[in-house]
Amino acid sequence: MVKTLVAFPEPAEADVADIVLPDYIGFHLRLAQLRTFREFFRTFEGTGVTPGVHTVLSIIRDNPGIRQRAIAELLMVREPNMTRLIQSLQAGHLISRAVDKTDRRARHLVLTDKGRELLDNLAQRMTALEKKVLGSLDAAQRKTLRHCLDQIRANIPY
Amino acid sequence: MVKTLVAFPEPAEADVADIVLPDYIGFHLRLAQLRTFREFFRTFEGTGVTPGVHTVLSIIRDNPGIRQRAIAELLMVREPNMTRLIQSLQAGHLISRAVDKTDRRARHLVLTDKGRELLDNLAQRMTALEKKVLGSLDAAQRKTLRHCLDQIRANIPY
DNA sequence: CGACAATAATTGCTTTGTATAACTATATCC
DNA sequence: GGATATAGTTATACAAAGCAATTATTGTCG
Repeated sequence: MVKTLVAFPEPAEADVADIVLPDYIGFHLRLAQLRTFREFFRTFEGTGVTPGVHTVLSIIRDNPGIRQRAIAELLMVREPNMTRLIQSLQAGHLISRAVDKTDRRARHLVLTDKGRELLDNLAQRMTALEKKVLGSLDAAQRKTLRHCLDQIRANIPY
Repeated sequence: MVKTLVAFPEPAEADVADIVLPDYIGFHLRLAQLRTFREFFRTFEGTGVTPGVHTVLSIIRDNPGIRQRAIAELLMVREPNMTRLIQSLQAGHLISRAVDKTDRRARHLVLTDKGRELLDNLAQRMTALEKKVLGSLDAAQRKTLRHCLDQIRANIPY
């Protein structure tokens, strides 16, 4: 989830196309997700930005002052791992941390100008990625897709 | 992807509900997928069966004689890792391997009776999982969801 | 008030998944 | 028939994620 540049397996040689696939939603969800991750790495190649980094920066941008624990829970990662990710973002001067005024145990996270700039500069790639992933789907389908994904999340307890 | 029993983070304490979420499809895809995995582990607790194991067994059941490489490509895992998963399934007498008659480099994979039995015995759990995940969605929505996921896979090159 | 439990975050360490490289065996292609 | 490609394996390295223990602060309640 964090900071690695991942190489890709070789292009497919065997014919995967005519394998009979299981009819389980989790299976198809996972395949779609793996593909999307792969396309993310292609799209963001050279930037050093991973899905995790982009996600956390986006969340901090849209939720200034959010705490690490809240992000960790949302993304379902353990706190120690979130701590390290957050620290690396801070080391890169992409975010700043301040002790929360109302609770001095907590850290108040906000984007730095550099962090905001980075996201701005990556916006085009992100748009391209969205287009690549959803390109063949119309507005109604996209809306239903989002609704289904939100529902799945709601259906399953944390 | 292989054979571990994973513990879960503590229940949510902070209020994750009112975080502003990014509007990227990959993000929501991932969250839904993570939840589904979690529910899988809950549903299959005590069986020692992981998503990867269940998936590979299902694929072999529905594609008798399939090769390891084909499965590896479909699931986007590297061959060495697939080798080990396959070996562990064979060690558990869930599948059998024979040298392919037409290509003696390849291994011809089929389910054993024990493997088939295992899948049969897990079928109820799988049904329960599907119901839990998709419970709130009607038939039309499920159909659209599957279509969208298939399309995403088709839109993104291997 | 003061002791005790709970929470936010951190550090250190371990486990596990996945990748890479190197190798064997077989097949294919001029 | 020799170069090249493919199916699979083994050994190994590394990064992601987990767990345990610790610090600091806050909340609870006798």
